[in-house]
Amino acid sequence: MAFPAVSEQLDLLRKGALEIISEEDLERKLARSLKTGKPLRVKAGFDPTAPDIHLGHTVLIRKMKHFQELGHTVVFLIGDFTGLIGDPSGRNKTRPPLSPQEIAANAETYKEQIFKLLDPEKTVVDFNSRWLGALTPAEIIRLTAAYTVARILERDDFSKRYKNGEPISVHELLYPLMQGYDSVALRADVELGGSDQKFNLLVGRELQRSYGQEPQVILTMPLLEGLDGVQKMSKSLGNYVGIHEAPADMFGKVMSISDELMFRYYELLTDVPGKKLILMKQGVTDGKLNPMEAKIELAKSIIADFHSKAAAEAAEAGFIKVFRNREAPADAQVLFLENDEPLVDFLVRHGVLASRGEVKRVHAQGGIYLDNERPAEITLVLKQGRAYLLKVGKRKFYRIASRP
RNA sequence: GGGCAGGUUCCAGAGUGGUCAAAUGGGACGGGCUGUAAACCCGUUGGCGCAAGCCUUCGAAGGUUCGAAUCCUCCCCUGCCCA
Repeated sequence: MAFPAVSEQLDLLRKGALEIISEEDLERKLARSLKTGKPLRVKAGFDPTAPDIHLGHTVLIRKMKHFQELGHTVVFLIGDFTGLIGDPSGRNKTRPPLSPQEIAANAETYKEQIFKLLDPEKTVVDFNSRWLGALTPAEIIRLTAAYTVARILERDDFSKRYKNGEPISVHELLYPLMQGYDSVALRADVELGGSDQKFNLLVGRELQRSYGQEPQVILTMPLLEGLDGVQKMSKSLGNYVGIHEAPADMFGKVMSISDELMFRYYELLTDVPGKKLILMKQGVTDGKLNPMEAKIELAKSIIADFHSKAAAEAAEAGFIKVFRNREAPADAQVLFLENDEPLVDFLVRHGVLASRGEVKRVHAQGGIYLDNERPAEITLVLKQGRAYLLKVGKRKFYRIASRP
C-alpha cells in the first residue's frame, strides 16, 4: 500500500479539524506508517442506542473517510457496553441494557448508513462489549486504579454538575475509563471524536501509557450547529437533518438555515476546498453570488451524498415549485375522506393538528388553506367524492381524496 | 442515621389558601416581511364547548378546608451539610 507523502496527508487530515493532540505525534506516526507500509489504526466510537445518523455525525464520519482515502484502517466502534452507562455529557440515566438482537439490528442500521460515505471494504466494525464485557472485576479494579477521582471530576460536565449540585452516579465516572480502555484493547493510533469528547479521548491516551502502549493521537472535530445555528445538532433538540430523510425534506431544511451557517455547513459537510469557500464568501459580500444559489448547491451536494444526484435535482425542482412559485407539490400526502366530514374533525382525525383547539387557533391566525383559500369556517363540510388541496401553515401540503 | 433545601405546565423558572390553566423567558406553532432565508415584528401556546362554562394538570397517595399548586401526614426522588 502506497501512502501519499506525510505533508500531503497532514493537509487533508487537518481540514476542518478543531484540535490535534499532538500534531507532532501524528506526523511521527504517519511517517512511520509510510516507512513500514503499515496503516494507522483509527478509532471512532458511536453510541449503540441512536443509530439514526444525522448530518452532525457525518462531520466525524467524513474525517474517517479522509483517513480511509489515505489508506489507513478505520475502526467504527459501536459502544454497546459503554452504552449501558450513557455518556454523562447528556443527562442520560442508566439505560436499559440492549438485547443482543437489538444491538445487532442497530449495527446493521449503522452500516447501511455509514457506508454511504465510508468504504465497506476498508472499515472494521467492532463492539466494545467484546472486551469490556469480558473484563473480570479484578481487571476493572485495576483499570479504575489508573485514574483518580479528582482528575475525572476535571471533566467539564462533571465539574459543572458537581458545582450545581446535580446528581452524578458512580457508574458515570466509569464512562471515560471504559472508553479509554477501548483504545488500549484496539491498540489505537488515532482516536477521532467531537470536541465534546476531548476529555474521554485524553483519558484513552493516559490509559494506553499506563498499559505500556504508545499513546494515541487525538483529533477532535467541531460540533456541527443545528438548523437553529446556535445549539449543536441533535435529535433531541429537533434541529437536525437525518441522513435518510426524504430529499425534499433535506432540501427544505438546508434552505432554511442562515447564510452564515451555510458556510459552516459547506466547510464541514462538503469536500469543497477551503480556498473556494473564501471566494464564495467574497462573492456573496460583493453581491456577485446570490446566497440562495449557493444554498441550493449545498443542499444538492448533501442530498447527492445520501441519495443520488438525480434525487438532488428532483428535490431542487420540487422546492422551486412549492416555495418559489408557491404551487402545491406533485407528491403531497394524500388523506382519505370516508364520509362527508367537517374540516375540523377531518384535521384532528388525521392528526394534521393535535386537537380541535389547535385547529381553531391556527384557523383564526389564517394558517389553514383549502384550495388556496382561507375557509371562513372550520366547520365547513368536506364532501365525499370531491378532491381538495389542503395547506396548513407554510409548508404542509395534503391532498384530500375519497377512498376509491 | 441526623439536619437543611428542593420536586410546578415541552424546558427553565415565578407562584405559598380563593382574583391560578398558573407570571416571565426559551422553544414550538401561525401570520407579516423575505431569497421558503436568517434576523426582526405581531399573535397563539392543557382539553371540550359558538359561548356562559365545564373537565384534567403543579412528584405519589391520603387528609384539613366552603375552597389547596399553596396547609398537614406519609411515601418516592434529588442536592447540600453532619455522622
